[in-house]
Amino acid sequence: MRIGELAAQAGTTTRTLRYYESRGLLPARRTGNGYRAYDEEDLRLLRQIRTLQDFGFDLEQTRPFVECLQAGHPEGDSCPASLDVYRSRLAELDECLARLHEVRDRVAAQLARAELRVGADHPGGPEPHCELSANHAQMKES
Amino acid sequence: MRIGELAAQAGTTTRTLRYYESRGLLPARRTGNGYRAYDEEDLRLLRQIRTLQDFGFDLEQTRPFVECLQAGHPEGDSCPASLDVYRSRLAELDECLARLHEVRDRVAAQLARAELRVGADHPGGPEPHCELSANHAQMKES
DNA sequence: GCTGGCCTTGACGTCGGCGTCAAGGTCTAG
DNA sequence: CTAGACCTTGACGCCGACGTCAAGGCCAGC
Repeated sequence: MRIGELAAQAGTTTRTLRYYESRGLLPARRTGNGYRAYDEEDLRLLRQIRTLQDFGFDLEQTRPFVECLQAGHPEGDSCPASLDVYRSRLAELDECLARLHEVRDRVAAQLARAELRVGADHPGGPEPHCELSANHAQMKES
Repeated sequence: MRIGELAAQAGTTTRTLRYYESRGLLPARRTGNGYRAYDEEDLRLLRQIRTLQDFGFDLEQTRPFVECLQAGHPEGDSCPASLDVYRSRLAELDECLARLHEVRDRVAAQLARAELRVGADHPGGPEPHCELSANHAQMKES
């Protein structure tokens, strides 16, 4: 399997695969003409990386999982180093959730206060103008 | 007040203030020698920006608040454009929280499954090895 | 007058995970 | 033989919010 096919199989790009190789994850064998050659096992490694990336793990955090699979273990998380990364990421997520939740509540409170003030300026009847801009919906974590 | 003092008052840096000015927020008057001159009102604007930044608003999102204050309103969120930004940010936060929460649960589930598998390999008694790496605690949202 | 601390502009560096060219090599179908 | 669909390496671009350095101007105190 060559790089384009592997990328297609995993729903990613050749640039991404070359990047992973440059980072030392997902090394590639070469055919006589210098082309990268991959097999089904590489596809497993790649899918492991992509799954973790989708969960917000950064590349370095995926390394233990990849090495675990390369060492012949049945799953990427069959090794203690991978479990440590799970726990570390879980702690990150909990901390992040707590902070975001607090921020959310404070913003909601500020909004409520401000809406009350505006309502006080127009005691007759505050029209509920609710048009949200609707295209700012990118997450910082994605 | 010169730039260094304003930065100190707001707990930020001169670089940040020059950056804000380059972006068109927080313009500065100049003294005869070309130094930037600020007053207490600029400190208010700056504090408004910093508060919103701490809440994860990006610079562009702070603009309506700053313009609202510059227009003489008592608070940065006394203007409808600011309220729209509040609502937009609130929607972002809710979506982000929902996604992060789902990811958290899935990671926790994966961890639990993996720990069970490891436990099955050592039925005698799994030692609880809980040393977390402890320096990965930066948030993506900060 | 000279040192040291402030200020100025300009420009390049940072971080992650790639996207996007550019210039060229390789192989296959027609 | 040639087009075109793949592949190679290399290198610069991107995003946001600044950090950091360079080279030089301004001003207060000794």
